[in-house]
Amino acid sequence: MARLDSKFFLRDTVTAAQDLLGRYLIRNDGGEHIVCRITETEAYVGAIDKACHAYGGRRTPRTETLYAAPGTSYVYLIYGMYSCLNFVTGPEGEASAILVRGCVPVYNADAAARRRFGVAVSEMTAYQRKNFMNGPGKLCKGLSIDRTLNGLPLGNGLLDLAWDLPEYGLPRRPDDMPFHTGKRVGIDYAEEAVDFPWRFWIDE
DNA sequence: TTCAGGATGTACT
DNA sequence: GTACATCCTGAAC
Repeated sequence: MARLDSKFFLRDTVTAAQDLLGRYLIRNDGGEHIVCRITETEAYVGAIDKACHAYGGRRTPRTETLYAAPGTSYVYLIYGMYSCLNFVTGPEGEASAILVRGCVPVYNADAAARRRFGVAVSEMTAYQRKNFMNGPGKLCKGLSIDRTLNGLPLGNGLLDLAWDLPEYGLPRRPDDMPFHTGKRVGIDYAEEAVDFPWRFWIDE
């Protein structure tokens, strides 16, 4: 198995967000492993992006993580109830990140189903299957990700990213894999940045 | 199938 | 006090 390292995130945030599609997210929750394929991402570029928590170099206790080394996890609470998972990009001290907005389970989906709905995959309704982990809050629920995982470096063993997982029969995605591009979700307050085409997704 | 409204708590003004 | 990188429920169609 080949893991993504900090070099993957040490480059243009938009490019890295596109490249993160189709990679594998590995969650180790108390020894139970769940693997997902990333299907939707958004780029947030601190220096020029009013939708980014660290726009214009803003530093607060919450945004401090965004200034950490590339690949560091940035997890925050939104709307009082849901967590959102990001990975820091660019050189340390430059606050940009990629929000992971959606994924599909490809190994141990039952463990994710129990965390998300309290039942096994075979017990899920059609509606639940359609809305499994297709949103940032849903994804974090299914993988038991909360703010205790904020600020972890890559390779921490609790939350990791891989190019492939041959032991589970999961291949590396093609380099030229096509993807969709659109406007980001839920940032109506961000003035001109609402129109930045920095949301990317694939059809699973 | 779509839609309005509420849940819920932390960060920041 | 206000806003928030969201999600679920229930009602109407």
